[in-house]
Amino acid sequence: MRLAELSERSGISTATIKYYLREGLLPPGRRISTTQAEYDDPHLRRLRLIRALTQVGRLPVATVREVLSNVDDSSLDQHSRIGSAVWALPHGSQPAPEGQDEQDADLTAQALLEELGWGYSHAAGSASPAYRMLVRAIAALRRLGYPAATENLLPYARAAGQVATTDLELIAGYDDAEEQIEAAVACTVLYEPVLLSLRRLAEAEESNRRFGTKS
Amino acid sequence: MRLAELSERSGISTATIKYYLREGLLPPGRRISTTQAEYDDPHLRRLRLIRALTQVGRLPVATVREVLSNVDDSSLDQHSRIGSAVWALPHGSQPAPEGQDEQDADLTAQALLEELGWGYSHAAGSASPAYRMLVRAIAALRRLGYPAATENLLPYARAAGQVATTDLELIAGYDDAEEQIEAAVACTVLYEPVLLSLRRLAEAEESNRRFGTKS
DNA sequence: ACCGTTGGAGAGTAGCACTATCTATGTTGG
DNA sequence: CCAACATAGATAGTGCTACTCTCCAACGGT
Repeated sequence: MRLAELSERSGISTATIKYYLREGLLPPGRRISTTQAEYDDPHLRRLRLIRALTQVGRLPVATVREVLSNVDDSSLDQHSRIGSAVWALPHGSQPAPEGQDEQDADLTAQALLEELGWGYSHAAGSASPAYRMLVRAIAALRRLGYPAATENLLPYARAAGQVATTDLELIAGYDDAEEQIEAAVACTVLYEPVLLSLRRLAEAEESNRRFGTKS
Repeated sequence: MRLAELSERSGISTATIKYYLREGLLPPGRRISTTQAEYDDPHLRRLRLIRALTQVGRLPVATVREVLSNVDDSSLDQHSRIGSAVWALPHGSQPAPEGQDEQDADLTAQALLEELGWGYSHAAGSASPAYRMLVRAIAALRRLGYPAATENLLPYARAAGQVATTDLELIAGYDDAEEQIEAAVACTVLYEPVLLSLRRLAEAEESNRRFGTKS
């Protein structure tokens, strides 16, 4: 199919698709002539993944490019490929201020991972985006005077562990290596709003149970 | 304290504080004269909350204003105040396309809430931001061909339920009504990155367990 | 009296995700 | 064969957001 059809089938304007091509999010089509290129189903699929990451996952375009380049990097073994693709998926990438609060939070986070026995994350992850995100959140909680000791965090970690097991089961269900990696990225990002919105709904439910008027 | 000291103690430039004042995120100080105003600890605390919501929670300024106006609205009962403050906390507020996918996803979401017995959310929440967020995420998963039936979502809902119980316990631990509301907002937002980053770390751990090289 | 500070207001800026316009080709229906 | 339309590629422009800068007249501590 050509650009116009790709645009129509994906619901994304040709201008935007050209932009993604320029930015290297979408690989160029098979050139037919100087002014013609042919796109196929993988392009369509990739386009949908890009939209999922940018619109649902709210990832900046630069991050999406990085993630996708890892997805496509076949020079790594499967575990590293999944790892480095998901590695590049931070939720908030502002440079951290790195004050005293952050250092205290770092100690708490280390203690938490130790207690959980998450040695892999602990060893490899001191610099991982996910780890830094955790530290920054703990520091922010502390600055506002809320408790964020390991014992307060454990229930969240337990819930996270259950969710991760479910995630990996889904990912491992795919046989093809490519599919697995895309699944890892897509599910990590797309189940985030699922998890967060369900938490909000559960909070409303629980709040109603505790404080609600007996209607 | 005056503007300069408020700025120094919070680590936020006077220009930005003035911007927050203009935008109505921070209530004006007690006027001493035409060109002098006095700020106090609640102002400092509010400022830290604003930063937590914008920087850690990545909420747009307009959303923060709305949330805070609900936090300060004393014309409501406690449950409604918490509810409406948290209500205004969506994670992604782009207008939904509302296609066929969304309608299917809506049915799935309704069935899920029914199965969970979350009647309150179900009744009050068909239009809630959290509910729409859930629907959009389910639709996005489906468009990429990933399973998102109630049985796939249940593990996430169960984890969300556990987390929500923990959240409400923390919130209920505060005696003062004001404190409770601020805690509800702060914890809902600030524990989000905690939960998400722990999930990433748990995924890395689980992925290593399944695919990792036996080092 | 003097000089730095304050509140207030408007204009300016940086970054991001597109979007519009232009040009030199190419393709295609009649 | 040719006119009308589509395409790749490049450049510039737009709209939005979250600040940031610049002025100004009026204070106020020393």
